[in-house]
Amino acid sequence: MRTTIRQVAQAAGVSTATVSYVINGTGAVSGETRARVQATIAELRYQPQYAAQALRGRSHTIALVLPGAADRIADPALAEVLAGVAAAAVARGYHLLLTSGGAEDEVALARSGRVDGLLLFDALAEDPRAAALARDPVPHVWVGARPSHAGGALVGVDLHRAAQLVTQHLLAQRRRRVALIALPGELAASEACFAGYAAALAVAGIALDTALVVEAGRTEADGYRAFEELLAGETLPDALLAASDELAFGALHAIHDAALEVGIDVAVAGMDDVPLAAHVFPPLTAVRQPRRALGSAAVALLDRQISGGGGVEVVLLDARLVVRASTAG
Amino acid sequence: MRTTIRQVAQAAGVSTATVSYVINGTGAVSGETRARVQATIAELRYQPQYAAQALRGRSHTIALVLPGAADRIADPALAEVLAGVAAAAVARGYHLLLTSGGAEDEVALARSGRVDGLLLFDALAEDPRAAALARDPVPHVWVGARPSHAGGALVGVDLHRAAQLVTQHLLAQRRRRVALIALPGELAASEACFAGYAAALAVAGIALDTALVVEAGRTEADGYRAFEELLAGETLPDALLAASDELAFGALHAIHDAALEVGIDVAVAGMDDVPLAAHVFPPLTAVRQPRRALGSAAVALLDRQISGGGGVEVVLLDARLVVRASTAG
DNA sequence: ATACTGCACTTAATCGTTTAAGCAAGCAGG
DNA sequence: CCTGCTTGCTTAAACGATTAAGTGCAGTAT
Repeated sequence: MRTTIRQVAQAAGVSTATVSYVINGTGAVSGETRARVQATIAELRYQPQYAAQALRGRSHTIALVLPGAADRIADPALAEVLAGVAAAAVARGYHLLLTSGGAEDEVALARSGRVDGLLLFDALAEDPRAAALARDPVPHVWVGARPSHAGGALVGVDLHRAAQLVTQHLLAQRRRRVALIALPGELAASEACFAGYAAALAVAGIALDTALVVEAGRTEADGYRAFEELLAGETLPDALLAASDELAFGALHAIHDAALEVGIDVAVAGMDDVPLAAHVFPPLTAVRQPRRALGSAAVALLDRQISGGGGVEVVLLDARLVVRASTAG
Repeated sequence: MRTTIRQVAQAAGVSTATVSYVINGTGAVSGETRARVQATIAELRYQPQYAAQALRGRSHTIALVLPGAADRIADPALAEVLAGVAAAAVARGYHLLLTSGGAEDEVALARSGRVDGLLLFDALAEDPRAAALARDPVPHVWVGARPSHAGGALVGVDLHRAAQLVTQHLLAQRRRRVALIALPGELAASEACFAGYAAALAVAGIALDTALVVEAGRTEADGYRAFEELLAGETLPDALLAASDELAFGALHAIHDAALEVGIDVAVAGMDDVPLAAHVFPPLTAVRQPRRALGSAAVALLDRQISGGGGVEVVLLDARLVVRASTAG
């Protein structure tokens, strides 16, 4: 059997309460007794049982809710956000529980006290999790984007502005037929990205050509196929905005295979600036999203909610453009 | 206050035991009572408290131990292993706890019952975690590689064989000055990779030129710098084995910046075959490691250990070579 | 009639902590 | 000498589930 606080108490000749006080630094314990108890703890290699502690207090755990975790964790952009989350969580004394599962499952996780709050990734425009959360208010923060009609805290990047920024950059290179490879339409982030793209075109007085907008998946292979689709269309694009770097990488590949030259025939830009963006050929222009900061801001916000602090907040961080060879025609 | 099993019992006019039996499908409960209890549970929106359950039984949680989680999770190769782990964990009813922290911390995590076992990543040749585990035997599996003198279960790829395979492939292309960009030497995986490389050279009767072996970090930028270092050396390599795809990507970039042509002047191969490998320019030859399978095998092994099953096991999966343009001179 | 069996429950112990409340002793102030 | 306060402990009640053991009752075998 495991060593319990009772065994420690007995061995040290005190009550369990005293041992607990020593461990937690609460209560009034004399120096002598404290030393004796600590020695006993060390000797018996006593380790308090987490479940017993959690039964009374909080779980000190945060859930990372990735729909389809199995695949999504492989996204390098997401990984950097997670890195920020991990660092902030450790700093605040939280552990991280990785979960996929259905909408109800995550809420159940919180209601069962297994986690103190939820960090929600990859929001869909119509997200079943939003409904589940409306029914049962548990502490939560949307990271990246928020479902259309959902309230709740949000930490994200102003994607509208970011997309507009890149599109303007492409237009400034005298490109006129700017294509967009969008993320799956059901993603909440997809909407804002398209809106920013459209806004930039409108400002420049260029009509939106729906033939230049293709909706794709999330992988490089999806980006490849999407550009093939654009090639097969009537209007050949002279610039391309990919809604994620991964899509951009796939498109770069397709452009090369089509014997076109990136940066000359087609300028290409991405929306993440993952570390690899600087190292593909040619290096990719992209808006750099402050992903680590985003992760830690999300934890900070959630922590405040859990600790009973203030109401709903929305934090939007700024992205900035990093110009590289892929648009340097 | 939260709804407890007692409140459910009272509302349904039964004892807490009966409610528990209904929930867990144990004990003997009449259909009528069962229905009534279930209705009450639904009505009161009752959710069993995790901590209370865990206090008696197991935690049904596995720790993912990533030293320096904050950075390591961003590695796409690791991410795919995690994807495999996540899928298998869900299938077996485990949740995943993401942890970084010191060597002792992880063991404490297990000893406190917060997790049932550990999945250990990124083993160092001299790993402090091995010492901590030797002192306190808790269920654990090393994933990828195992510290030099550590026992314990291991799920990995035969890196020696994999490295030998790629090196042979490079030699078969009539390359004679095959360079190696190695992972940091303190990683346990680094050793096997070097050994395989050296073995292939030996078999081909080529002397090992230590000037052609460079130790690097883990990022693309490290790969870039490492190749620059090789360029600055006396012998110009005509082939390059990078110990990870990320290093390879960085090297591709450096080769291009040096106005050399990949596949002509220098053949390049990687050791992971991450999804992106097929989409960089030129597409990268690499050994495909069965990373998802590796992840789920690790969970399977750990689960068996936790459930009291058999002793230490070592599972080595096979990698296979995927030839692409980067070595197709 | 008696004993046995099985069903459908209840009672109460148990898991290992934390912490409010209680208590004894010592001491200062009146 | 009594009161009140502080110090350093102990006692025991939570926390919310699971589950071994017990109970009452109906039905069946002897």
